[in-house]
Amino acid sequence: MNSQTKIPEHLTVYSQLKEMILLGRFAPGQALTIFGLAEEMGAGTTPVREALRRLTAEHALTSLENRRIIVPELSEKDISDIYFLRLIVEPELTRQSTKNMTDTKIDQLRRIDAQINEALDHGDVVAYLEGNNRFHFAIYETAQSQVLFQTARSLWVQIGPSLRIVCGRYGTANMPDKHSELLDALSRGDENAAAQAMRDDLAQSHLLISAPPAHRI
Amino acid sequence: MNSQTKIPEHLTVYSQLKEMILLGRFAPGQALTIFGLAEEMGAGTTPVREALRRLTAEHALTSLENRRIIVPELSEKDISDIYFLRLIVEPELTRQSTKNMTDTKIDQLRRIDAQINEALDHGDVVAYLEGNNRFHFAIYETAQSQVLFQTARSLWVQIGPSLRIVCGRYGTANMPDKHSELLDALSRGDENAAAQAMRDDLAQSHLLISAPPAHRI
DNA sequence: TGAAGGATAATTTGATCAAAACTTTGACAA
DNA sequence: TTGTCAAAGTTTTGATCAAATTATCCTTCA
Repeated sequence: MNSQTKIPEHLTVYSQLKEMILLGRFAPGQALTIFGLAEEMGAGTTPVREALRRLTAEHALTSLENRRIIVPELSEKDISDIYFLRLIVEPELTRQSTKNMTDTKIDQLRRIDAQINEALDHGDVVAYLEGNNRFHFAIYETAQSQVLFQTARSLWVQIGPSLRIVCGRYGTANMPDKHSELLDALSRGDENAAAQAMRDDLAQSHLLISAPPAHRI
Repeated sequence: MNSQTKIPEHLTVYSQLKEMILLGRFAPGQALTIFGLAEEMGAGTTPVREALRRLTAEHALTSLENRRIIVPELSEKDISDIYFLRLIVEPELTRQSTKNMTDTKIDQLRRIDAQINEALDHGDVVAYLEGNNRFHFAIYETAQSQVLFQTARSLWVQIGPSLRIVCGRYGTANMPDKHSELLDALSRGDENAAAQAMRDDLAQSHLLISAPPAHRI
């Protein structure tokens, strides 16, 4: 009788926290306490503790020597290294996904893309970030590559808080969108064009996040 | 009064387990229980539990749906993806390390290399693995790149158990060793040659690990 | 005013325990 | 022999608590 009857609470807490980090609900540098989160989320301290430990291991959070856990503040070097990797990993995932692409999947992607455009029109930052995340990982999961998928996930959680800041700063006007080119290439089954479109999308995102802050006093 | 007076136990347990996994003390597929490890290591169950959770997050261990934790068995696809990444990340770390290379560091690397050669002569698999690990990461830490360093660490822990199997199968005769070329390039400050030597080293390792098992019944 | 020192509060850490969930074992029937 | 079911034995999970550690605040003194 082996079935998954119940999902352990530390997993649900983990998922919730990860989602919040990914969508930038926490500011970079903000400190998180076990007790505070447990109260806020209506969970026990033990599951929260384990979830924090896991997120720290994934570099979604940083554990200071003071035993204090904070949302990491990325340096310029960190960001350039993250994009160095993203520009390798995510186009490759896109390339591999092309082989497994189905009409059903393409339709699903088009629907998500429509939602993204709607969010952009309304200037809804959170909806944009959420849609963009779903769009990319709907492609990546199709590649069926454990290792690359996990790496991409890790990079996204690390960049999440900073990306949120950028969006808040510039609004949704200049958001990268090579999604139409990407969808065309995917539906044609052209893996090189798909990978290139992904590279373009990432390059735009990199420019945005590396741009100097608008008005730093 | 902020100083690091005492190291938490879950960290030491984590380090010990990671070391054991890296050197292949556990076979791929082997199950690990919290209680068993706690007894074996003379630690409490709480620190062991947290260490396992962290190692699982780093993909050094795999958490089955049964809640059972095992040492992962890598598929061919996993291995090729890991080497795809290694061939990007580790040469780049080597390249970046060239800028920060000092004579002291070079000497240290030469000493480690001598120990590796001694281990190879004696057919000492564990000493070889340990030396090789120290050699590579002594280079990588010099690069001062958080993100790439962490990625390399993660990839090594994942490949560890499989590498151990390969070494046990073929002995230490055919182990990759482009270390002299690497050391020469590093001491000349030739970053391209250094990165290339690292690529060659990894390519050899990849060949070895992808080779068909000798006599599978 | 401002720095040093210490008391107090908040937080993390690790142990322990009960409950839940899973695996295994063995009995019994087809 | 094969398959099913239930009971027993492990193992994980989450709550709780005491001890250790760190942060914060308040007083005192120059």
